[in-house]
Amino acid sequence: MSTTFPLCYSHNAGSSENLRRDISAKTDHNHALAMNQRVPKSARTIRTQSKIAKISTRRHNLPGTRDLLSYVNLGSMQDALHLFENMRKCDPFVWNVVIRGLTSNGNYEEAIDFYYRMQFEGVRADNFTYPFVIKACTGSFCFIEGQKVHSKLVKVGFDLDIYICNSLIVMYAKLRLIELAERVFEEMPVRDLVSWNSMISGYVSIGEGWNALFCFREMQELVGLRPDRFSTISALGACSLEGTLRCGKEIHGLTIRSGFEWDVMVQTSLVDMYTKCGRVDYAERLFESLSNKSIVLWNAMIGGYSLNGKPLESFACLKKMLEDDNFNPDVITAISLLPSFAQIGALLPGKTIHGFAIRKGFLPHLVLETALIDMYGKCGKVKFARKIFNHMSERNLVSWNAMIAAYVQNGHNSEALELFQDLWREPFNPGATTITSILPAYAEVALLREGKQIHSYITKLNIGSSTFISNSLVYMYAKCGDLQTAREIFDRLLNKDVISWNSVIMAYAIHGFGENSVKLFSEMREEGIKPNASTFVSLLTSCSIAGMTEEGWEYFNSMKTDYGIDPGIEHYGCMLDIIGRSRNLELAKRFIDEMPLVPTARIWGSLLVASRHNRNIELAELAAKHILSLEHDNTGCYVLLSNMYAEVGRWEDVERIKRLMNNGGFERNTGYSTVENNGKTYKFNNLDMSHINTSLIYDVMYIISKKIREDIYVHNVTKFRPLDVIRKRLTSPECHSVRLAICFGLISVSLGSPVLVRKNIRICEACHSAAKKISEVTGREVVVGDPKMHHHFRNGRCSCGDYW
DNA sequence: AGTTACGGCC
Repeated sequence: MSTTFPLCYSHNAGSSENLRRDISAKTDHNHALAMNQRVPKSARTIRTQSKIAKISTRRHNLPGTRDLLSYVNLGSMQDALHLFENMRKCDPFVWNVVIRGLTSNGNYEEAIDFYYRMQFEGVRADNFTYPFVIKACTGSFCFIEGQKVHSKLVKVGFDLDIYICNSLIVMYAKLRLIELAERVFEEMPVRDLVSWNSMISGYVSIGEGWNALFCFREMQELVGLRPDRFSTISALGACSLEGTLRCGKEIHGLTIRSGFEWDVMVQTSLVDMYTKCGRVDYAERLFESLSNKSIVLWNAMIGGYSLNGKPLESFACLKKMLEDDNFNPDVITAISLLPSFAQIGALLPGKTIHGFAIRKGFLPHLVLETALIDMYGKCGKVKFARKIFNHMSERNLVSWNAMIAAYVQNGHNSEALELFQDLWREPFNPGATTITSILPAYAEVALLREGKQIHSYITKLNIGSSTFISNSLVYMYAKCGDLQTAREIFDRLLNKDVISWNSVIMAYAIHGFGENSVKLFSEMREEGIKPNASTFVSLLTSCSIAGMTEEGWEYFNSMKTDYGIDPGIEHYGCMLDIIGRSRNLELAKRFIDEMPLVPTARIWGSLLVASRHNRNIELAELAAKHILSLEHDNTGCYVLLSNMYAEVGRWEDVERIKRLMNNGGFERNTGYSTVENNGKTYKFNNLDMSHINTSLIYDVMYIISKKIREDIYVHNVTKFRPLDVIRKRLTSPECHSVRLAICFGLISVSLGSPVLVRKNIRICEACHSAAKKISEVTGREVVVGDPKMHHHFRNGRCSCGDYW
């Protein structure tokens, strides 16, 4: 085998085992090309020379030195410092010993203080002092001090010392100033293995795996250095980062050839690498073959199962760890295990881990708390998640992301947006993960202006070309009422996947433009994209909103026969909406009875809406009973039923429901509508009088109401009216928020542009019919987005075909 | 007397 190895500069790989054979690598020039060339040019020209020893031969005979050393080496810094204060301190050696002690005990600030004190007392820092001080700057993330120390050591001519330069490389890499690390590396006259290793691990620590691997190869091929365990561990970390199994296997081969496949840390890194590259099977085989397992190795394997969506194996691995090796689970075990419980929504085991962590004193712990937030979020316990978030003494971007995702996953969109707003006041900037989590919340509740803002931030982050993000944007623009922009983003998208198509089909669906959805579906098939289950959710939603009953049935039937997709519960839900539209309640009821899946609250919800449209209170009561047995806090259900009772004047039942809601502690969602003008958002409640132009708005509303011939109850409240009339007046639709918002929109939004209103709850029938008339008499397009869809009112008609 | 190090959260 005489191939050149891209990563391992070594020859004969001889081994009989399968795994080892797998590993014997083939050349892959693409990988070399993929790694962009970040490594300093001079690295390729200067060859490492033998290390120039710079060992101080000074003798250290000051009294107490021996004791000082042993105190420091034993870690008793108290004693060391006490002794130090009583010593003569003319020799840098004693200072170095103390600074080293402080640094290795994590007292970085104090170490830096001693460095300054030393200079103040006239003792010159020597070549041994600087690595300790630089390490202290690294540990305390102190860039300013680091720079000062760096310029000082250049002045006194220590910038050629290999130990000092190596420390500087690590410092700059840890401070994420990789360019400075590269410059130190580049300007070194002599580099040793540690210099290279520091550069490699530096690239890994900032997430630049390919640069690390490139560096790893350069070290071997151009300089002829053999990687040691440090280089190997870092290089494996780089493979994990990039998920490159091929490179990982090559390095595995190298470890076997170099003989440090028996190194415990290397073994752990290998297991980790295989799980991160998606090969739990390789990791497992390696893991099983190791006889001396450390807690770190067990944790790596448990975490590997979690990562690869194998929660049960992860849990089994924990049990084996407890039985076989009697290891005590540590904080990392807990952290590795939690994603498993999160995945399967296993609240109880998750809580057990939480309790265990509390008993063990693991908390507070940034990463553990974040993992708990994630677990509680995925188990539907947003309140628990928030409680942990609130109590955290320290938070990073990941914790924020986890909390935001917890809100979004559970439909708490407004809370998610509020938290996202708070995030801007924190010292870290939202990243791609944050955006990915928050975009669905923007789609559900944000205004177009806010959506545009987040879009421009996405452009600034340079993640707009990501198919995943673009798909979310398509849906978000559609949900915010801007179908045109949604379409433009879709059209510009270079790599359209099935989700892109699903999104754009859904975009037209929620605006009631069914023909466009159907057209896109056939275009999609022409492009050779295979529809999936979600495609049919989009399509059937489109058919239901646009009232395309026949097409709906056709698609529903073709799912199984033509595409081999079994209809899921969402598909049955869409069909029920379609049936509901056709006013055939009998069929709707039968459809539920005969469907092969257990009806969910959403299914009964469809029946409830259908009953409401057909004014069938008995069926509505049945649907409501089922909904409330599944979701006792479904306020929408109470309200709908109560409205139905009110419409027929059954006030006792209205009261009964009101009492039920009060007893349950559920509050009716107060309806509001928002409209934008000139970059400002205007929010209206029912009967809103708070707006600066209130009288003008109400004037417009009066005129409009007259024009569309509605009776007016507003502003003439008198004391002695029959009860139901008073009730009716208090809820009179003329001053429903949406009406006020439309009126404000009519006078503020420039002519020619549609009036865009967003509403948090379903638009009521009276307002719907009024909006149609308004569009007719004013000749303007009014678009009202409610949680389900966007009603396009044009020339007296609505895109929903009067069923919503 | 000094420099590099495995497993963790979205």
